[in-house]
Amino acid sequence: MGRRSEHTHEELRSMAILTGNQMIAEGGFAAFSARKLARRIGYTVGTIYNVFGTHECLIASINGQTLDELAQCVQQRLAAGAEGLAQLQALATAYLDFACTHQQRWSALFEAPRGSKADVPDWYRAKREALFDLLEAPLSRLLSNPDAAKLAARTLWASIHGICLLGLSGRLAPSSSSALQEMMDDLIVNYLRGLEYAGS
Amino acid sequence: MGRRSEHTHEELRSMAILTGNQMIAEGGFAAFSARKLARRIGYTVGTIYNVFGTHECLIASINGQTLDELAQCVQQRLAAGAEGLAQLQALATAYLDFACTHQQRWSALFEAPRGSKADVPDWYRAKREALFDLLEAPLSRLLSNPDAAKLAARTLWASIHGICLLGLSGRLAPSSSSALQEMMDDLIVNYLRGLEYAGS
DNA sequence: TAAATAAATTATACAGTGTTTATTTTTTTA
DNA sequence: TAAAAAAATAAACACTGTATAATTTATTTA
Repeated sequence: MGRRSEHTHEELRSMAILTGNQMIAEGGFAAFSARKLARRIGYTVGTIYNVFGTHECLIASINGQTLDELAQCVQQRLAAGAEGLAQLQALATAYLDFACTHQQRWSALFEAPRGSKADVPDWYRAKREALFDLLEAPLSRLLSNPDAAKLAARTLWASIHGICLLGLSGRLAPSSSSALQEMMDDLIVNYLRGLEYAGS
Repeated sequence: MGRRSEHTHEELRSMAILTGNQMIAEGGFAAFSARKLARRIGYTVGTIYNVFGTHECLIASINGQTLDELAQCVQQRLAAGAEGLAQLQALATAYLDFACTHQQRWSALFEAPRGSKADVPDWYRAKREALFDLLEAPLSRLLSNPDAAKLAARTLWASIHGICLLGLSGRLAPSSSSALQEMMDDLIVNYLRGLEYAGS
């Protein structure tokens, strides 16, 4: 076959991203390959590489979609109107909920073969930072010192992430959703209380 | 060629584990493959599979060696005699130091293609738990309530891990060793202070 | 409208991978 | 010494990402 023009470049792009995410959701990151994806959308590997350039970029595009949905979930929960500590807890809960609901896709965010070539694309980095900023904003409102807020944001972010990661990958003894939720609360409540009593 | 008997089964095993760790240390987990490993020790893939059975088990054996060394490092630092909070800080520092010094090998612990087949071997799980116990023990001495100590151990463990992971994989803005150290201290000090003031 | 050009898609090939099976060579045993 | 067992290799299978050549279609140009 040759040129078909049944789908525009952008259509192919979104078809691939959608189907790629389906594949990961169904069988995990290991079940994904460019050839299988191509077969599922009725094309050939070459077309995939025409559109995305490289395997890494294809994966980044698929994971980028997941990041967008995750950010949207968190943002919705933040808009519910909680304040202070409750707002941070809501954020962590939203993050954990998303990770549990879309476990395979969330895990895939961290299973991409790291470190081989150049770093991830800039637009992907931006998506990650946008997510991080969602946490930094309420913390800045909570802590007067800006440097302390920055440090707290990074500490909390990494810690929340660690709980999710170890929990969902089964590397933490009781990894039920409620157990993880308990750890999240434990972390946030005590860490913030520790900051509060820092002077005394 | 056929049977050579230049090396015993156990010798082959440790040769493979040693060389495998060298390969990962040199080029990261992506640079590792059973065929290359076999070539480097002067054998063929078949021999590797004779000894280890499967790729997953080979990787688990290599990573198991890393886990052992990590546990030894932490244990040495713990034996230095600090108490209470300082002991926990020493533990986190030892963990971070090891991860920084042996960055590729430490990262490889979490880059094994997860979730495809059955879970990791029991003996590997045991090594991980041994490491975790190193943290739980001093925490139990610090907190009177055993349940609270268990929860705190898991929370802290996952958080320390998260800081290391995000930091070393470059997903956290300033990921210098000292910045990570600062986050570790921030986490431990404030979390524990939060626990201390829980009643008031 | 017919021919030339450009673009999109496929087909093919390459060097890898983990894994399995058959073969060969060596050692041990009877 | 002959037979059995063990250890290692060689070869094949079905994959993978990637690159290049070939082919078909759409668009532009003459």
